[in-house]
Amino acid sequence: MHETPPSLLALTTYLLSRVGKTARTRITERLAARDVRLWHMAVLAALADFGPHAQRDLAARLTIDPSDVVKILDELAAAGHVERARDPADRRRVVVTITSAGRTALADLTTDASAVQEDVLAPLDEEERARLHDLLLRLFAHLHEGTVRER
Amino acid sequence: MHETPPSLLALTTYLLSRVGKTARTRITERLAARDVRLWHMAVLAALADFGPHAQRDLAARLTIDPSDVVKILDELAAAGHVERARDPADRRRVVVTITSAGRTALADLTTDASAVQEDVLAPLDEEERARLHDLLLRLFAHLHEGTVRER
DNA sequence: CCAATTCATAGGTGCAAACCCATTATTGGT
DNA sequence: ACCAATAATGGGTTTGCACCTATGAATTGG
Repeated sequence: MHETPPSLLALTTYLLSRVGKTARTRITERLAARDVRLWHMAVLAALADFGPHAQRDLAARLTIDPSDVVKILDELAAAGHVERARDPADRRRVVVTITSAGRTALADLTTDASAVQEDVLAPLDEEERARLHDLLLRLFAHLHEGTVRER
Repeated sequence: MHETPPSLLALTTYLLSRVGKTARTRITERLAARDVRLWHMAVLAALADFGPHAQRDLAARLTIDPSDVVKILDELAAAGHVERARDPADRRRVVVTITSAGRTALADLTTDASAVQEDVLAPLDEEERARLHDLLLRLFAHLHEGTVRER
């Protein structure tokens, strides 16, 4: 009695946006339980994966406004998850480093994210999940050119 | 120099939310050129697919707040895309019907959406698109139980 | 060595989505 | 005939997100 219109279900982009949105929502909710937003996790991941960054590089990497980076780092620093230090070579810059507490936190967040993922992808078997991941990865690379390392 | 952190790319839900978001953004932009938002299209699609609705049923079908339905219909009616009429059987209800102008508009919107889809899915061939669609449809059905007709 | 540029920071703006509440008209049950 | 529930509507709130501007400190290029 309240099915979604077939005209919409026929659009892959509609499905993408709906499914993507609820995925995002669920992760967000989960992270909120730890007083963390998606950007916090993204920053921690960037620092863990690529090492210390100047704030301006973090902004560039994550395609986020530099002034917003400041706010996120304020919170991460307050939680003891990152450390800020003036770059002695260029004292305008602030080099941000993830702390070991930050790495622990990131691991927890990743665990949470995986749990959510388990829920979201429940109906798919392993092979299908792999296929979906591959397809999405290619779309992501296409849509955000330059933000994915090409092999 | 500004690649996305692999830790994030490894999460299917992350890809889902990012790709979904840009898909949504692009459709939204395209529709905005016609002074239309996604909900307008969804309402038109529901009316075209399932026939006239009482407003309350529209709200239930689209999982949207009834008071927001009012606002959307105000705009659709102003554009001549829908007609409102008191239900003689129950004069509390207002039955909403799509007009022929509305159907034409919906066709245009669908064309727009398909064009966007062509862009977004560009890197995939026909078979891959079909597979992606199928996977997403199953996820959608799982996440929004009761909103998809089971075959 | 001065001027233009860069970086971090603080503060504020605009927008859209999703809710929430109160009011009015109408109905159905008893 | 009355009362509780339901429909549409108008109005407003909140929240998250992206974006923009100004300022001070530091650097670099000509």
